[in-house]
Amino acid sequence: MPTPEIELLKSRSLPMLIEEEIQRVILSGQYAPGDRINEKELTLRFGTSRGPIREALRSLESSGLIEQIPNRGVFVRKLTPEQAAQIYDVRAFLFALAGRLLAMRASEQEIATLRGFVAAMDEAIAADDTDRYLRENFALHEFIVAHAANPVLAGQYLSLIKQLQLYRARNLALVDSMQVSNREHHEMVEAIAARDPDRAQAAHMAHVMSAKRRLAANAGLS
Amino acid sequence: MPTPEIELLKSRSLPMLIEEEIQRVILSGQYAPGDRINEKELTLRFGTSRGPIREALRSLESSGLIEQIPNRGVFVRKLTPEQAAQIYDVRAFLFALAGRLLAMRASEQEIATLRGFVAAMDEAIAADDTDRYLRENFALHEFIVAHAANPVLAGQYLSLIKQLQLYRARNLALVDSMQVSNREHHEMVEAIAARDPDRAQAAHMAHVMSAKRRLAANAGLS
DNA sequence: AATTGAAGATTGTCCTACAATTTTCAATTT
DNA sequence: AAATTGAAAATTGTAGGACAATCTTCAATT
Repeated sequence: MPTPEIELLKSRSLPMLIEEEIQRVILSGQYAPGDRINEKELTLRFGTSRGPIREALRSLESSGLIEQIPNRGVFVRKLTPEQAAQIYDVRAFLFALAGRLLAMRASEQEIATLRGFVAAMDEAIAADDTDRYLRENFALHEFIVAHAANPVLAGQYLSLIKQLQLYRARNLALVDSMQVSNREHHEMVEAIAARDPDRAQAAHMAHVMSAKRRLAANAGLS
Repeated sequence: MPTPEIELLKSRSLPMLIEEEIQRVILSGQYAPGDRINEKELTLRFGTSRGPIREALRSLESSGLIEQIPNRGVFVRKLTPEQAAQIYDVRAFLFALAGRLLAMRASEQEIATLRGFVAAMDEAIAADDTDRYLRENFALHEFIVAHAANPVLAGQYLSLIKQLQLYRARNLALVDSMQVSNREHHEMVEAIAARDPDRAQAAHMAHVMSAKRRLAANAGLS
């Protein structure tokens, strides 16, 4: 049976909607890394023909969430710890650029918002509310990248984040020490508030590299 | 008897081949930025049906070379000077990471190759051979990124380079002062040879930012 | 238990078809 | 002449059937 939602939202093209939905399913963990994705199953799920499905899969392949093997089909991409580490390195540099750019152009309003995120995370830590912490944490990072005013940067950063979710979804949640992490956030935000691009760049890079180390340590233990 | 063509089709699907060919045509300037790409024309050119063509176009869209507008078709992407500048910023940071990584792991062999490129460019400058300079210049950059041992980085960097070609193809070739540029190359390579990651990182970033300034200056004059 | 081989499933591609939308271009009006 | 309109033509977006090539499955055989 065709999903009614698909019918309603005609503003975006069908392959785009399908792409988003498949992506959502993958990132939510319903399809696990290594799983094969069956075209016919998708046609049944979405009530479309194979054309739009295949187009959506092509697009997802470029975004690094799936892998296509000729004559065998597409599979949810599987990341090795090494690949995850490589992504972290790139992410660190992109995030550093975001911090630098934002430090050069942040408005008072934006700085206030940034401080709000950090304060919210402090509250979450006090309340031992991990869920809230993760939400605010994500929002802060998102905000920084989005307000750096460089869509190319934002696009590449987002792509890395999605790929990392592929890794983290399975390898257990980061018991990413919230205190340490938010101390780093504090430094990032204050560097931006001080309009100090070099300091902001360094703080943002250090934050991601620190997260990388924590993840590597976790992976080592498991 | 497995002919080479058969082997080729085994590893690369038809949409992939079509994608590469369309990309080649775009980057060569046969399709200019803003041009509409007609599906039927492509089916005639490649002798295939619309399916593989559409898949290839989807993939090219993710790589940023074309733009899809619902019900209107795909167009070769057009970059504004601002977008080009944004790409340069991201590229600078990615290239800086490449320089850092290579400084940490370059073999004697690799260092010798790097020095070879720089020497070749010095020769090209002496002979006023711009074509050769550009070839060697491209090869040096390619080599550095490829040998940084981070495929994620290489992929994103390559994607940016392609997008920049979109811009430069029209906005005339960089009369990128070869002397200045190669002096920077020299510093990059010697920083790598000295196994000094910080120095290499800085040199690589400075080189791209310097190229960005030269391009902006050119754009301002035209 | 390992191997083999036939049946079934899946991918990759082509083809035709058609509704929706956009583009073209000539006729008409201002 | 310039702008507007509107019908014809072209193009996109999608469906669905078809079929060869290839892969997967699984039961029969060694």
